[in-house]
Amino acid sequence: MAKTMTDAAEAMIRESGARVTRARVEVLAVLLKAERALSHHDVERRLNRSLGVDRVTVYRVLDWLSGCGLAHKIAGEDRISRYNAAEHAHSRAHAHFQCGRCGTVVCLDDADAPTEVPVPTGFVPHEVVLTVKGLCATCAHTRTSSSRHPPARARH
Amino acid sequence: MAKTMTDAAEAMIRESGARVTRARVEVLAVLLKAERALSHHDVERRLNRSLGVDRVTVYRVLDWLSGCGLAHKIAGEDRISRYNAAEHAHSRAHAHFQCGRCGTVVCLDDADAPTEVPVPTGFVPHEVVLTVKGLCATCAHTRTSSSRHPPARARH
DNA sequence: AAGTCACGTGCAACTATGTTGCGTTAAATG
DNA sequence: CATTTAACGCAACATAGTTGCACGTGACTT
Repeated sequence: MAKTMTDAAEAMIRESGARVTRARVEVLAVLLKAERALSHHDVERRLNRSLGVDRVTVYRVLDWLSGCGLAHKIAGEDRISRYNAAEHAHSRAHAHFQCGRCGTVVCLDDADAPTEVPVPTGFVPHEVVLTVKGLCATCAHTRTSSSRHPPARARH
Repeated sequence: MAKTMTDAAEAMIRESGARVTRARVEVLAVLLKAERALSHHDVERRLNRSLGVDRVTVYRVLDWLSGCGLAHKIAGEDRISRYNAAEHAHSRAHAHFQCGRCGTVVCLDDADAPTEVPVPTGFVPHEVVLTVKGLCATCAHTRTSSSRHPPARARH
């Protein structure tokens, strides 16, 4: 399974025509394995430590992946960017759920956004994203079952 | 005109039941006068300097305004939060345009998001936002008419 | 297989937005 | 006017992300 994802990542990068490096392959593999959007921090934690990939390199790889369309960058309410492997978000008009408490972002595959939206004169639309804000299952549960002062910024 | 907005701001804050302070009135007046969402930086620049309102106070006022519903906070792609006076964004399902180059955010009053979107089990939706990403009129224009290396982070 | 060269990487220092603690000021109330 | 307490100003801090530069390495040529 893990091997497969690494291979898949390598193939995707090779197909893009750019250089195939360990950092790129490993980061993309991490994104492919994830079932939700990952922050830079998440990616770092999930990377095999023995590889010794630098913090900055992870930033640059994530940037490159989103730049060349292999990943999708999502700006969170919490000022943290999260990334999905492009597979999960291929459409030009898709939907996300964002938890307002822990920041978790998941793709909503069943929903889709209107593809045509009227914009002011001169504006050039590229992409339409439908964002549903609220509480994820974990946060909604701990919220109701326990305290009125929730531990903000939990990260599960 | 300016006087009117200040008065309107004062009335809105008074009606909220909280303390009416100069900082709150002035910041809300600035938001009411704006025709697009403003960042903290934008607000500071537009505030009458003679008032001597502190940086941190502006942050706290913006936070308070969005907390009590008098303003609406929008997380930008560029890690900058922008704020609209609530008037402009009253609906629970509304739409924004975000420029991917300069970060400008404007409300799209003509468009609206679907109010009902299917979410995973246990998730609790609060709000739905439709975000159109692309280039604003200014950026789209300078992009086509001039250089291939656009001055990123322009702020107009 | 060795050589070349540009692209990618590691490291350190830096930037910018936003936050916190704490003593002081000033709005609201009587 | 006196009292109370929320809001303010200041300084120091926190954190996500960026930049400059020297060095290493992937891909391509010979």
